[in-house]
Amino acid sequence: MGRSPCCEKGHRNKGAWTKDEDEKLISYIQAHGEGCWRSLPKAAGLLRCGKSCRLRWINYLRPDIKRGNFTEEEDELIIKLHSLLGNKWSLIASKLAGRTDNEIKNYWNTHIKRKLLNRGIDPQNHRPLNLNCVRDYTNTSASSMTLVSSNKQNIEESDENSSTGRIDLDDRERTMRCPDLNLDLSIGLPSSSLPIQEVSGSSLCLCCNLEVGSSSGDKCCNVCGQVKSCTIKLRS
DNA sequence: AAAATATTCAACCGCCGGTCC
DNA sequence: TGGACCGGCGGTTGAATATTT
Repeated sequence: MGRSPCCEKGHRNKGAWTKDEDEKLISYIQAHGEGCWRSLPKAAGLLRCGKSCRLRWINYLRPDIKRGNFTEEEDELIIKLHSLLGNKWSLIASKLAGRTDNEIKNYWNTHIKRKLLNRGIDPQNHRPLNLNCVRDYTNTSASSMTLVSSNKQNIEESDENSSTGRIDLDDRERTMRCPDLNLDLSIGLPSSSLPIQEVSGSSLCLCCNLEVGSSSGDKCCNVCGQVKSCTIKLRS
């Protein structure tokens, strides 16, 4: 009947970590490595739950974390990856060395969303906010597109209504927007509907392009090998 | 200078999938 | 086979800080 809590009952510290707690966690992991998060707090002398320790380490204390502002290149990469993957922050983070999923998620919500809105692009589905803009959009680079006042209602509505992070263009609209771009990004379907991207004149599947691998370990695009059923392991 | 408002981001929460027994 | 456990994920919260009035 129900699951047990993630850590034993009793007094637990919550909220911001103190310097002393940080030092305890760092020194323990340096000595013993990342291991069983559940038993780590007790072993390290911390009054925290294992999950909290894991989060603190992964998002803040890990030595390979990159500090500082995101670069323009990182911005654009995040936007591209989000357009392909949706809110799969951990998958996106795995493509940006030194960045954590939490950091990217926060950065998306505070900076990139606004940036895309200013470009007249819905940050959830990467569609133009106003279909009246479609013609202009196809003739203009996205980065140079500015938000017109009539879009304001669309911004608010799309922000509220589109919470899935999925790409849900219908074919007709997609063709109108991007006539030369194949955005068939279905994931986990048989080879007939594999996610294929055109890269430098040759096709490269999404899995291979992102180096996330296929379920079978086989290559699955016509750049890297035979065509086989290819699934990216993503939560639905 | 103070109060109100907006923004940022570390941390928490609850759920899910994989593994073990 | 099913339940318990655990790690990991994405969404959300709220305290701290910055900006505006």
